Amino acid sequence: MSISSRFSVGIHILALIELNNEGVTSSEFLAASVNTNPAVIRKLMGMLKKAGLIEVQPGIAGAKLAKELSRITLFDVYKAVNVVQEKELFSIHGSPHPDCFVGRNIQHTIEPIFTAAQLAMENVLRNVTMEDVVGDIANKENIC
Amino acid sequence: MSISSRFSVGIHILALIELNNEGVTSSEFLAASVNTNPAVIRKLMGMLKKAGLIEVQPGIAGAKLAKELSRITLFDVYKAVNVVQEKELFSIHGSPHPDCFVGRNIQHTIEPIFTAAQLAMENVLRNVTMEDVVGDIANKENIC
DNA sequence: TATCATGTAATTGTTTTGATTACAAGTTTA
DNA sequence: TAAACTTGTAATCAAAACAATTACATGATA
Repeated sequence: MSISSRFSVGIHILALIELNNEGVTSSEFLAASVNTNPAVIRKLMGMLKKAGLIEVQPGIAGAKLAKELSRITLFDVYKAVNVVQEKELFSIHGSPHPDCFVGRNIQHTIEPIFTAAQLAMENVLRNVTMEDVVGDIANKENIC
Repeated sequence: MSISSRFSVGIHILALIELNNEGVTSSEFLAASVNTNPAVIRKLMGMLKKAGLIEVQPGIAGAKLAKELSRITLFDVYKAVNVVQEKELFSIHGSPHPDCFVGRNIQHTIEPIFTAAQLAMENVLRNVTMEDVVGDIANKENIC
C-alpha cells in the first residue's frame, strides 16, 4: 500500500503556480508538467481551492495562490487532497471475537499507538512549508 | 488509503500466542479470535515465521513465540507482514515532464521529506514492544 | 456569438486486500 | 498402516481505491 500520489501532485501544482506566477497556470499547463490528464488536475485544484490554498474560478484561466507559500505547510496539502483520514493511517481488523480475551481488548490497546505513529509522521509534514520546497527546487537550477 | 490490517492481525496473533501459552494456538483457534479464515492466519503465520518471530511446523499444531515478547517491537511485526515498503509510504507521481523546471526537480526535493516522515512514524513503532501491548491487554481484565 | 477555461460526472483498467476453497505434505495416534 | 488433523500454498473471487479518459454543462471574454 502507498499513500496516493495525489499528495505529491498537489505539491507539484502549488510549486508550479508559484514558479510560473508571471504566466497563466491552467489545468492544461499543469497537466503537461505533471504528465497526467487535465481533468485529474482540475479535480485536485478543486480540493486545494476548498482548503483555501488556491484561487480558481470557473471560466477564468489559471490558478493563483491564496496564501503566501511560507504559510502553507505540507500538512495543509496532505489534508487538502484527502489522502489519509484522521486516525486511519492504519486499519484495524474489524469485529474480533468478543468472547476472547485478546479479541475483546486489542483494538483499544492498539489504537492509541497507531494514532501516535500517524501523528509523528504528520508532524514532520507540519514542519515543512511550501516555501521550503520551492526554495529547494529553485536551488537545483538557475534557469527554467 | 490505509495500511493493511495484516499489521493489526499480526499483533493479535503474537499476543494470543503469548496469552494462550498453556494451550495450543492453531490457525483455527487464531482465526476464531481474529474473526477471519484460517488460511489468512496461516499466510500471516508464514510471514511471522520467516521474520523469525514465531515457530511453526507443518503438521504440528500450534505456533510458539521464537523470541521473548520484550524483544519483539511493533516495528518488527510491521516489517514482517510487509505492509509498507522501504521509502514507499508515500507514492510519488512518475515521469513528470523533464522540460519543466518543476517536473525535473520535484521528485528529488520531495523524496527526503517523505522518507523522513515515514521514518518518524516507524520510530514510534520501534519504541513499543509486544510486551507493552500484552501488558496493556492484560491490564484491562483479570480473567480470560 | 465563438472560443476557451473550469467543474463534474461516468466509464474503464489496474492494483491491493481479504475471504474462500481446495489440496498437497507433514505429524500423531489409534 | 490408516485415519484424522495440521500447516503450507495456490487459485479464485468480490470489493475498494486509484488514476486516466471522455464528455459535457457552466462561466468568462474577445
